[in-house]
Amino acid sequence: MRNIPFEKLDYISMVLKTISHPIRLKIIEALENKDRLNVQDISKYIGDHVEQSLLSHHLIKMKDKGILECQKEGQFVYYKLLIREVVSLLDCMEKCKVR
Amino acid sequence: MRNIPFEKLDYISMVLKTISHPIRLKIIEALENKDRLNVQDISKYIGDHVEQSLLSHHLIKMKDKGILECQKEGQFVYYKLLIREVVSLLDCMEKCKVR
DNA sequence: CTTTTGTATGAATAAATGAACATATAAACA
DNA sequence: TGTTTATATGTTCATTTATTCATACAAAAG
Repeated sequence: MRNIPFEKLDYISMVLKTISHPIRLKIIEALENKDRLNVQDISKYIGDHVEQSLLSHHLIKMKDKGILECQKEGQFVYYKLLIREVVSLLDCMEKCKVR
Repeated sequence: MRNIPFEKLDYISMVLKTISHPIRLKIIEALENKDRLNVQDISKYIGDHVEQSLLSHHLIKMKDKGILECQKEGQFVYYKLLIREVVSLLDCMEKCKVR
């Protein structure tokens, strides 16, 4: 029986909670095999049904929680996946049947 | 590039959201290598700092979302982990550093 | 029957979240 | 300089969430 300490459970649940949203999962999908992407590329990947400011809010939230990192270059802002473990999460979850 | 359909992203984020809580992760930990446990066993595993009704609320929520299943036997209620994939999630996440 | 035990339910509340909208800022360009 | 482009910020609102407390209920025990 593993016995994950509370501090770590808190951290894990924070990460899971932060990515538990369809748009955020899509952001992770967009970034998983790129080094980094700017907001427009992410926006194109996700589709135009997601408002600019909404996407921005999601990106910033994920950045604040340490899932993403961002680098400003001129007028563009590039985002990058910092916690690569979340990609394995997608691998795990992709296997399970939708009920 | 994988392209997980929206319906599946919704499902995955629902599952992640449902388990994104330290107490719920602990419940999963308790159940991962048992066929099933009753509420008292789960309660003992988690510790007595978690109120009876709070634990009950968490268990029922996880049941409603299809993560757990329950079987009533006499005065006891046994819970069982239905979506075993969440155990692999713990495996993935246990590896990442707490920041 | 009455009490105790195990678990669920419901209400109240506080806090967090997500969406939408308007506006701000800074860099690039005309 | 004035305008456009890329992105962030702040506000409001509705919804969801977690916690606590009190109470309900059914099964077992006395």
